[in-house]
Amino acid sequence: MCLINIAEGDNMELKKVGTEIFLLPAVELAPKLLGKLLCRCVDGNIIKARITEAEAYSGEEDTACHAHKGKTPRAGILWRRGGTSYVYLCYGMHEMFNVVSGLEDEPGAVLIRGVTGYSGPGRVTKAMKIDRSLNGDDMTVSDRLWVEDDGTEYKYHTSPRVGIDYATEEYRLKPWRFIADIN
DNA sequence: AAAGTGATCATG
DNA sequence: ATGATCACTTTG
Repeated sequence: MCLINIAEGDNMELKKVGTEIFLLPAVELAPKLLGKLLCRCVDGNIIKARITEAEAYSGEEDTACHAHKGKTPRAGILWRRGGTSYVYLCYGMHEMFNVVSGLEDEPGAVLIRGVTGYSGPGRVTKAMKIDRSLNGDDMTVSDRLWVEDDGTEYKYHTSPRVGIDYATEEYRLKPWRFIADIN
């Protein structure tokens, strides 16, 4: 509906994001993703929307991170190289989309919680038609799912992460939710 | 405030 | 095999 569509021939300079920033630790990657364009191609149609909110999940020691339970079948993806997509089903109905962060064997990911027009991780995936069939895609080479940088940078503020009451207090309180200030 | 929905993981 | 839990959303 209100997704951003960049017309062909637009002179805005777009650059597909390669591996460099994805190799950063999750807590550094998450704010850098704010303002970037999340791009999805389905049935020949390209959908682009700007990322406005993201959360970092970082390392086995982070009790909120799926990597905390070790290399389980689902979470094993988190040990892959940054730029891999991690999509899983939550509450039986919501697909959650994350970008794996860091070097191979440094588990972590950034949950995309909002894009322009859509706030909430379940709404983001619904709007962009992202589901588990994209799990494991390398976003630096995929033609189904990738990230572009047009130079936009947002100021942002932080808060604790949402929906992780099960984590220990130390990690429950980490200000690893990054919210763009759009004025 | 509480249901809805099914995969995932730990337990047995 | 069974059961609790869950990076949520919608409805009342």
